[in-house]
Amino acid sequence: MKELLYLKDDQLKDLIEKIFVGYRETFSDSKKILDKYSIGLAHQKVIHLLSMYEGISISKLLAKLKVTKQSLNRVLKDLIKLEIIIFKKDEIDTRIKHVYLNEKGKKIFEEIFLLQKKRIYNALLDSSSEEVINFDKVLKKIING
Amino acid sequence: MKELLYLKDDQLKDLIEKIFVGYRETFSDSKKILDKYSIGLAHQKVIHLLSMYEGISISKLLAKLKVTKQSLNRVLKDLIKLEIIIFKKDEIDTRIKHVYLNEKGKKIFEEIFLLQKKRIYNALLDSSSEEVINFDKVLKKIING
DNA sequence: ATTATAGGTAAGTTATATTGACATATTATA
DNA sequence: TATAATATGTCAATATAACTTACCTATAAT
Repeated sequence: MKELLYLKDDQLKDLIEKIFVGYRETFSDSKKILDKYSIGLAHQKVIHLLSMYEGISISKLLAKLKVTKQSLNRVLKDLIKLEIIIFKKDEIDTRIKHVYLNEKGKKIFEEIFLLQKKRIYNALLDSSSEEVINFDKVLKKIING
Repeated sequence: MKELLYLKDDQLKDLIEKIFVGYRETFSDSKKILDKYSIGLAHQKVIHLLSMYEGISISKLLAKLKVTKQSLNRVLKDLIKLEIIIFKKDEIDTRIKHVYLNEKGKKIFEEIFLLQKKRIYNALLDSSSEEVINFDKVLKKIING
């Protein structure tokens, strides 16, 4: 049987450290823009998801973020104050609230994303198609644990 | 010129979400053990680094964690109370303090790591050598910005 | 002698999240 | 129709991890 070096504890530890650093750096590049609007990491994540999933419901947002209602509501209230999100009731099931970024919200997202994506963009640009595809594949497997 | 689909904004957004989820899941599997010892994520990170870099100095720990001295000191004090770390002065430059996990500390790390590594281990086991190597390569590029 | 480095500490504050309890409106189901 | 389940909101208290500002000692380097 083949020795799989990357399954050894030292390599796993190394990978775990890299996952931590990769996350931290990916979410810190845009800090200046967040400061400009007096928001933080939690707001950035919500804005990011709203940009990806337009009209997402509260409960789906909660499931993606894995935080409590109370936590999410604090953030949403800040975004309402900033006047960058709007709500629309579901036409069939009026209990459901759909959340959207408005025009101002989309602009602020673009400001944040412009800084944030650079790191990822450059890393992918510097990689082959296969490397990128495999990165995505393994990351998916880690997530789906 | 080739169309690089994965350099488009939608794909970059998707990858950023995955980086976030991958990090969160990787650092949440071991929560039960952390609770058992009444410590948190910040402690887990320090213990992880101490396990990787035996005898690391305070300033190098700070550089790796990118937190303030005050933040790190709170965590180290907890680890001292738990009786799982020891310090040794550098023999040449006595200003420098080297930090080590003691035997109890190493055991607690192994408890944490046993749960934490499963997710990564299984993902890598389910991947080809090339996929794993490419995952690591791209992650490195993301980190080195 | 002066400056730089390594580390520590105190007080106050902020960001993000939690638990637990309770409330309302709406929809689904027995 | 009565009851249960779902989607959402809110209050109060607490926890965790971080921050800023400021100041301190000890040691090493210039």
